[in-house]
Amino acid sequence: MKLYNSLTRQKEEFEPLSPPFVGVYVCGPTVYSHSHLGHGKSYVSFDVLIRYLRHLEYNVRYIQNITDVGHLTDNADAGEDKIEKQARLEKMEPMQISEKYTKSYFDDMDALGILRPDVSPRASGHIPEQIELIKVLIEKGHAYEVNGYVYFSVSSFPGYGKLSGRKLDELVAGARVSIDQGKRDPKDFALWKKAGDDHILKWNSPWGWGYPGWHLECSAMSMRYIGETLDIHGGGLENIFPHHESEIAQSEGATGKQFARFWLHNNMVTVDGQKMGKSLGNFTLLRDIFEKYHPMVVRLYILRSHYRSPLDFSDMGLDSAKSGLGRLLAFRLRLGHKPSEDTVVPSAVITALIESARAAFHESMNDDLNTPAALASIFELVRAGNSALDNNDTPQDRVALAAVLDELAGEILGLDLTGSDSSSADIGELCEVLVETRGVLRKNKLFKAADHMREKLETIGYTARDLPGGKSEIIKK
RNA sequence: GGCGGCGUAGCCAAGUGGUAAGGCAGUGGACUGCAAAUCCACCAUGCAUCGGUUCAAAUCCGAUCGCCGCCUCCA
Repeated sequence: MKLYNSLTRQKEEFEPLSPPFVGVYVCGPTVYSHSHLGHGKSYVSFDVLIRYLRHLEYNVRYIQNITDVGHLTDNADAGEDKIEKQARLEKMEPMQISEKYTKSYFDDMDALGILRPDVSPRASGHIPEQIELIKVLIEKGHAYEVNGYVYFSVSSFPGYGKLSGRKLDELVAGARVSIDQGKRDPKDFALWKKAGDDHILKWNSPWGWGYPGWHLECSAMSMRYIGETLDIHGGGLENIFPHHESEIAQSEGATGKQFARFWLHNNMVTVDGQKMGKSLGNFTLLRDIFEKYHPMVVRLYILRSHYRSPLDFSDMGLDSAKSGLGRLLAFRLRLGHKPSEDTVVPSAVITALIESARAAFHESMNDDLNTPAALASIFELVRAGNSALDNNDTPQDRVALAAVLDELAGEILGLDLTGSDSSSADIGELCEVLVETRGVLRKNKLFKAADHMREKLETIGYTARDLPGGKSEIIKK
């Protein structure tokens, strides 16, 4: 499999450091508000990476942190802790805020079919690891303490800038406004910050009471759970600088070893061409989208564009994805719900069709997780599969098609096509009466009455459709 | 200003040298009492514009125009 590595700016064949083990770390959310579509795009993308790596039979350890301390508003050095600020606004304890929004985050991610990380470490639960890391950096001359603050000395690490393509001397001096005195160089960033009396989230340290800088937690926790060298580090494009650049400096400064071999960055969700984000206030919460669109619609919408491309948010796009998902669901429903455990022998036509779909799918996924192209192979399978079944419908063929669809769309892309069975069987005996009544009406050519029934059903969100052989079914629209 | 990316049909979106995937919408047909679903057919002589390289360019090179991201928190 080839993956685009931001560090080398090219696609490279992925090979883990110690096969079959793969250590993946992805920057998680700062839990001070509900998740928006941008979070959805990011974590769906990395979920597909994890699912595909596991499909390729790698033994993956997937770590995704929860930032519950140290992430400041406005500026990396000055500003208020985001969690504390939200706690004040909601009149709650900071830890209540992070619990509340951590739960909300997982609720949304679960709905999107995103597999839980193997470990979701909290920054606040790893203060000792972060303090230890700072100690090492001070020992090695990469960091220095000034009056209760500890700064990373950027000039001590010549590799600073290698990920973002920035040159040290091109970083505008003073661009990062500092209100803290004693910094030797404006480019230096804080590893540990002194906490004032009004600061709630604070810990004791060799440098007094304080709290860790934002960049530090990712270095400390990724190395704690994976080791000194990660196979893959993922995150959003906007975090390349300064966050990921600083992670590299902290980690490699401490260990002298390469921190992450592959850096993967997903692109942004935009609205009318502009980045969806807090500062512009143009974000749309996932929980609000879910009121109108099923989470699987959102997942398909996200997967229809490449993870490194921006995704422009629009209702039209979601409607389009909804129709597309409907097509997949209808096909899956047609195949039946219990793929046999026994080996089935499908017809030659279906076998060939499955083979070519599988080959096209894997070729696309192997090319830097090209999900739009992979989806194309699935839609081609749906078209050809429907066509074949229209000609000659056999249980063996249906089972074989169901198995491949569940594997490619379900297991790998995470599109659950079996969950929402909207057939009449689920609606109960009342529905059976309606279905039977419709049959009687149609049999006696009482079409006006039959149409009236369908119109009435439409008003409560259902519709009647007639199947071959005179039978009908009532389904949710 | 520095660094990076993008511009493909009505909308979305793959495609990085060999003659434009796929989805949505639309049109015609089959099927249907009518629909729905499904299938078949059609739907970009052209990929921002102009020039260049090549037997061959959406793909490579140059210029121009337009848009976006990062450089301060953001997935």
